[in-house]
Amino acid sequence: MILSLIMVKNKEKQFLHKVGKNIARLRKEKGLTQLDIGIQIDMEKSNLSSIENGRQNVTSLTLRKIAGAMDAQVKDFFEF
Amino acid sequence: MILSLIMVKNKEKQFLHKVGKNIARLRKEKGLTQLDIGIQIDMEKSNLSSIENGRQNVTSLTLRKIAGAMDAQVKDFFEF
DNA sequence: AAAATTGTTATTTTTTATCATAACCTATGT
DNA sequence: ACATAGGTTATGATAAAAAATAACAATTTT
Repeated sequence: MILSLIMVKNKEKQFLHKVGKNIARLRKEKGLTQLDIGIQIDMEKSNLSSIENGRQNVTSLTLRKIAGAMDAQVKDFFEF
Repeated sequence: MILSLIMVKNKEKQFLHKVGKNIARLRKEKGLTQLDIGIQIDMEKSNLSSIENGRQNVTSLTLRKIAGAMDAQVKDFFEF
C-alpha cells in the first residue's frame, strides 16, 4: 500500500522534528544561540536551523558535535 | 595541529564503536540475530555488521529503524 | 526608525551514508 | 566431510547528509 509508506514517512518526519525540538530546547535552556553553537563546531547557523526544524536526518557524529557544544548528551536529544 | 585532528577523529571512532557495541549488546540480549533485524527493516546483515562495529556514522532514522526492530529506544544506543 | 542579532529558507557542491552483492571466516549441526 | 547459521569485510552505485553561501524575516537593542 502506498498509504502506509506515506504514513511511515510521516512518522519519520515527526521523529526528526522531535529530535530537532529537543536540540533547540536544550540550546535555549543553556542560553545559547545557533551562532554560538555554530562557531564552536564550525557549522553554519543555517544548517543548525535546518536540523532544529527536523529537515535533516542528522548523523550520530553531527549530534555528538552539537551535544558537545552545549554540554549535553546525545541521548538527551532522543528523550521523548 | 594535525595531531589534534587525528585525536578528534579517534574520539569519533571510539564514539561510533561504543554506539555499535550498544546496538549489538541490546540485540543479543533480546536473542536476535543480525539477520532477524535485517529482515524486519529490510537491511542486509552486512550493513548491520558494519554499524555494530562502528564503521558507519549512522543516521537518526537508521537508528530508529534498528531500535524499532529490537523493541528498544534510540537513546539506549547512546547510553555510556 | 534604524541597526544589529537571531533564526529561516533555498540552492549548490562535496562528502558520505545507504543499499546491494559477493566472498570469506567460524561455529554448530547433520 | 558437508551444509547451515551467524557474522565480517570489501566494493561499487545511488541517494542523501554535510557544508557553504546568499537572501530574507523576525526580534531585540540602541
